[in-house]
Amino acid sequence: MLDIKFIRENKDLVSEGAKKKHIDFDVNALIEIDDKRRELLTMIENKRAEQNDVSQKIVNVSEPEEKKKMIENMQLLKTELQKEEEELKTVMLEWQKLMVSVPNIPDISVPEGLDDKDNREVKVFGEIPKFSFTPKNHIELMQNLDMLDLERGAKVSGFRGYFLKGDAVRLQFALWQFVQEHFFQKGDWKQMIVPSVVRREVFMGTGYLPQGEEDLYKTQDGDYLSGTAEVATMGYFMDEVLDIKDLPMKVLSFSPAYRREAGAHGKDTKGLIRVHEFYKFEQVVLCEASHAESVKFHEEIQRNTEELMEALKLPYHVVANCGGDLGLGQVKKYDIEAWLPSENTYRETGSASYFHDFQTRRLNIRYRDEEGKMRFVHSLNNTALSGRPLIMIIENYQQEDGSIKIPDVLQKYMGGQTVISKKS
RNA sequence: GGAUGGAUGGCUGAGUGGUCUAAAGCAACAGUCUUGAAAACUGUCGCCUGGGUAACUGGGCCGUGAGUUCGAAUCUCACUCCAUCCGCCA
Repeated sequence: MLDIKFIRENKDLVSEGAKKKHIDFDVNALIEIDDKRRELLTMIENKRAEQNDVSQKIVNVSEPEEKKKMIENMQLLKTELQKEEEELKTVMLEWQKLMVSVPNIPDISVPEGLDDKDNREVKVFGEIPKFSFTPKNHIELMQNLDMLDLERGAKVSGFRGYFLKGDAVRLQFALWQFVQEHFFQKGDWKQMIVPSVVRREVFMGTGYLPQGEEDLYKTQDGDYLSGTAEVATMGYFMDEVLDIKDLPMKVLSFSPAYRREAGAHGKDTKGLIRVHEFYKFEQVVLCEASHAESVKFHEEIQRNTEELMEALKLPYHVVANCGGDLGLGQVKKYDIEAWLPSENTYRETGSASYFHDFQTRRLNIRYRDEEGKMRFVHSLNNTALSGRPLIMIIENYQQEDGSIKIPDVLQKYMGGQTVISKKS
């Protein structure tokens, strides 16, 4: 959500921002409604002032006739007041509906464009592997090594269901330990394992609702399953006032992630690229309300993820997402995409974005600045490691005989094992 | 599922229809004292919002929403959340 005062003062900026994101939003309609809201509010406040004033005087009037007359006048005033309040309520409903759909303004450095085809490559790391044989995809590799069971996954869990088995489990846990240790070594990251069942309020606050309802699983109690630990981590700080000494607040959160993939029925139907349920480490940062701080930490959390990929020696590139590929609240976003040999292309493994105070205004997360003024903190998040890098490791590290080398940095978490090969 | 209690500013917490314009304490900020710091003392100090260059000033906010009343933190109703106990499950 943006500040209505800011919207009024910068309506062209807001309008152009929406256009850049290819979101249809009529700023003038909002301002028109806001004019009406202000006009009503002034009328109501004047009547309330009179009511407060007279009510206080009534106490001291001893003359019964005079007192009676004053009360009668106040009854009349009250009727008018109630009528205007009713009117205001109607206006407010429309006002709120528009307010939650105002898109945040994309940064000037965000490329123009409609969808992910227009994203701009900003960094490339590593050599794309050249195989002296035809590389297999992760499904074949994993099934041959008894690391994956999709048939039983479908039997038990349904479409996109899967079981990870054997060395896949060991490799996956090695990855989690590696990530956890990497962030622990930085010293200034707090770690949490956070809930995935989260109340509606928090989804509203983080901007996943009201838009995006069909992408979420819902419980019969009206709660939702979150697709990222970002939601619960932000919710942790909801309605709280942070001490400026605790900023920046850096949190590495782990949780299961659930995604309905409602709009992606035909996409990536095989294997582990697109699944309904996976685990993920997420970085969340809350910082002081300055654009420069947001940019600084955006680069930092992006770099953190790159460090992980580099340590794992996975070829990747980074794209700056274009306007049309940004969410409602995002100011700027980088996607990190790792090389997937079987598709001969880069596939997304993580996404780093910052929001200014778009989320924290809704969630009411504040701090007191140097001057003692209450301000909304800025929020950012980035994937640290999702479920996908496991797939990239398996495909990039495959050898001609179908065995898979284990990345150097993971070997110590697997008892010194260097390769995954067929058990005799 | 049943029973009981609760929700007040950054925090703790008083407040049962009209000086509540929300006590008090803590924290914070400024000052005095001090070589410096602490302590002590003095003063300032809730949040949101309208108007005004400013001094200042209007309105709202005591979990949320309705209601009673000339007037509600306070009375009534509904809801949400939290805590404790019992039951159920593990």
